[in-house]
Amino acid sequence: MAQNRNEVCSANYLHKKLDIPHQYLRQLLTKLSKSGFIHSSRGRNGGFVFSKEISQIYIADIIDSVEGLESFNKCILGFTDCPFDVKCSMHDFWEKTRGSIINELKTTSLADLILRK
Amino acid sequence: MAQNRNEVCSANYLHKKLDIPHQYLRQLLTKLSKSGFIHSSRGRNGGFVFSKEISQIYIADIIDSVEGLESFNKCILGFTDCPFDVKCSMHDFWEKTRGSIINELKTTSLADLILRK
DNA sequence: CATATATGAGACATAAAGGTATCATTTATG
DNA sequence: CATAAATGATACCTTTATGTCTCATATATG
Repeated sequence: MAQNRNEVCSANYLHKKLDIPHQYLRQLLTKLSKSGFIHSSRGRNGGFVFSKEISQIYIADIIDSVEGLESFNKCILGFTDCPFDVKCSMHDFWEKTRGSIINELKTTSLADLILRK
Repeated sequence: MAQNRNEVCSANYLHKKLDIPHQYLRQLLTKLSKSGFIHSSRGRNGGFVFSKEISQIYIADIIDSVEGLESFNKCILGFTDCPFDVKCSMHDFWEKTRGSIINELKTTSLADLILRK
């Protein structure tokens, strides 16, 4: 969608193009529409368009609205609370790495994604 | 277990101590036993002990034997193959980050984990 | 040897994630 | 106005991960 930014895309069109199950894709699109990233229009010739500039839509926002970023609040071993008395030797490493990942997600927009390097 | 390295631990003992479901824990222990990280002894007073030095057991090995490290071979957005014509702007970032995570997992042993910083 | 306390093995149950089906409503177009 | 092509909403199905149950076997100890 980002690649031809101004065209209204129907779920059916995207389904054929992306090889993602039709109904499932529709569910996702509806979700994104409710989250406000895209705008939907019903009826014949209807479909979805971005509702704001794609350079203003960051990956982190999308993830956040669809499934939340909470999974990142766990330690690298998957515990919500570190099971050790004092923080384990991977603690600092993970804190730093996780921060840099989140930062990357927060600063990369859809526009950045489709930009050639 | 690593914290009192030489004692035989029964599933029941660990279950009470760790608050992990008894039967589920047993399954996991059996799995680890089959993978060769721990040795099991049956019968009264039986249980599990490490079968080699905990400084020789790396987190990566454990993950690998239990569920595999393959999930890391995906791009950061979850695709097995990058869906863009050319690699996206997060590609390099993720390649690097992922490498450093795997490296951390490969070089951190159980002994390191329980070491106070 | 009987009993209590272990693991081995594998079937079964439950919950969450991923995916499908259906009906209602909307709207462009002939 | 009828029809085709679209989304909205929601219930349902399927698969996978997580967790449970049960029976068999092993072994230390009185």
